[in-house]
Amino acid sequence: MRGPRSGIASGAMNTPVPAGRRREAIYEQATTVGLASVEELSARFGVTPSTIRRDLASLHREGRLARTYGGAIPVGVHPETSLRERLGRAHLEKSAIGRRAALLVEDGEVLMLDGGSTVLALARALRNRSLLTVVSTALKTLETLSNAPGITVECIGGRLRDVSGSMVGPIAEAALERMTFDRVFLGADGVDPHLGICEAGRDQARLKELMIRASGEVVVLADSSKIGAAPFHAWTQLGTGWTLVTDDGVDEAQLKAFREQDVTIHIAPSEAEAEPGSES
Amino acid sequence: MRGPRSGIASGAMNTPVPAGRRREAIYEQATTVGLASVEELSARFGVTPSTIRRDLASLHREGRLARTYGGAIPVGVHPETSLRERLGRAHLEKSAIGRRAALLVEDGEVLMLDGGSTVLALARALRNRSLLTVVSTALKTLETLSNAPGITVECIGGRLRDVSGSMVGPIAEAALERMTFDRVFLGADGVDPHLGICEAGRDQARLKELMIRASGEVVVLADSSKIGAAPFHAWTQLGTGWTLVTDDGVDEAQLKAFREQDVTIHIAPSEAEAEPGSES
DNA sequence: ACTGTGATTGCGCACACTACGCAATAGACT
DNA sequence: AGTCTATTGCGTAGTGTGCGCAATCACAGT
Repeated sequence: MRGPRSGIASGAMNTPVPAGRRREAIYEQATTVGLASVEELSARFGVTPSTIRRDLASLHREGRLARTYGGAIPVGVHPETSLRERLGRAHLEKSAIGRRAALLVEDGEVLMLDGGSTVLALARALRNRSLLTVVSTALKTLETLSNAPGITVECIGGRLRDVSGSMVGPIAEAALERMTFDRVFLGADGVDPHLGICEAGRDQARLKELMIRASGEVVVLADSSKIGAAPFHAWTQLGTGWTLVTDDGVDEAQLKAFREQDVTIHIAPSEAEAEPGSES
Repeated sequence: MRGPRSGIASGAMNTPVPAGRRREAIYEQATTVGLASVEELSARFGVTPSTIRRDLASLHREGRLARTYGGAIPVGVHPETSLRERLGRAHLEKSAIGRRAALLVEDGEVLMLDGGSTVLALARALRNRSLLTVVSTALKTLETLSNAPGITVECIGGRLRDVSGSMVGPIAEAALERMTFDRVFLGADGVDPHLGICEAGRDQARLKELMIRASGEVVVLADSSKIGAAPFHAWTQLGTGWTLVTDDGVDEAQLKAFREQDVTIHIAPSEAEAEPGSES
């Protein structure tokens, strides 16, 4: 038939694609219509499915598209950021913590959900609840709850920190100053019984402070690796009388130190290996 | 008289059977770690790949997961049927309009981006720009620009309308009252040379009004199907002296009516031949 | 002007994944 | 108990995928 470089197909309506631009067009289509099939793309550009497959593989390698059986779809937002590592790291513990924390929430409450992957796990656990109002600073949390039928979702606004996908800054602070919550759920990069919770930036720490001030109850979600850790130096004081939800990887001495500060502790059961049908 | 095994609980299709729990666990894993392979799931639950495939197909039918070649991934942002239709409907025109509108933006500007799929196309076209500050009410727009290196992204806050993924309400209005922009880009469900732009809800219309008041220049993005349309009854007055970016499907009589109102009109070329791409 | 080098594309083949149908099993209601 | 339904495992046919190979075009150096 035709030689390998003759890309001219039927009729006048075709696109002389300089290779790389075709990939951009494929990416464009996938992200706009939400789907792109090999067959359809092959017909549209007048190239063989093999070439389309190569393009898709290239786009997939760059992490810009996700490969499906007959084509490709746009990938979420964060599949390979630093957030993904943190997500995959201890996701079982985080899920368990999220489920446990969801038990603290009663219908009709107005909640503040901080950023962080553990708090995101709580958001997932809340999706089927009803009559809740959830306010958050985290893009991913808003997204997760945006189509939950029984939940009113509000966003606090502010400047978007691209690494964490959460909002900080004066807009956020101004909005917080005119709201109150039944409960706030805070994430943390480190938790200390005396110092409180540790965060990467001063502005985030300040925001947490405002959240605490506006909330009736303070709940900190942190897996056991965060207990006693201090990776950064911006701290938010919690005082006494707050609640900690964590997994069962914390030793008793540490727990005792928290209890002495009048901290209520909930341990999320780890059902990692207790899945049904484990026998082969 | 309960049904055999299906409709037990009210509302939520809860599944007390091991099969249902397995599907939930699969969904859980896919959404937390971001990926789930047939092989791995098969090993984890001690069932055959066939069963896992059926689970994945079921989850895919419900729109909760996206199927990939060897497994499944979480679906990005739930593409609502309404939004998805609108996205797929005239995506070529919308992309062209977005690219054309991006030419109006100069480095260093502070922009306000409204909701809607056409404005989202502009956001995509702005991703590679630098020194921009973009403020938006639309979740999808924030998400699109959140990892763009040269762009500072700010969110306006407010109550999240789940259908459109944009924020409205008093928080949004309060935040808007203390900001100004070089330019605002507005979407619309209908555009009229005298009435202005048409929106589904009164609160959205009010928000647009505030955006306009805070902006030096007003640009409306609307594909030709929106020109002269009036699907709803909440209008935002634009007065004279604004800019319309649309595609080449508008007839001259309509364009004339806009020009008489001192509207600057930019027609996006139907075929996209744009920037030089040096892609390997 | 010619030619060497690299990039891109089409094609064929072996393999993996998928879809579908059939039969066996377990649980629940009459 | 009896029966019905959902669920599961397995086999087969079909389709998509990855990879190597050869042909062609673009570009640059001598």
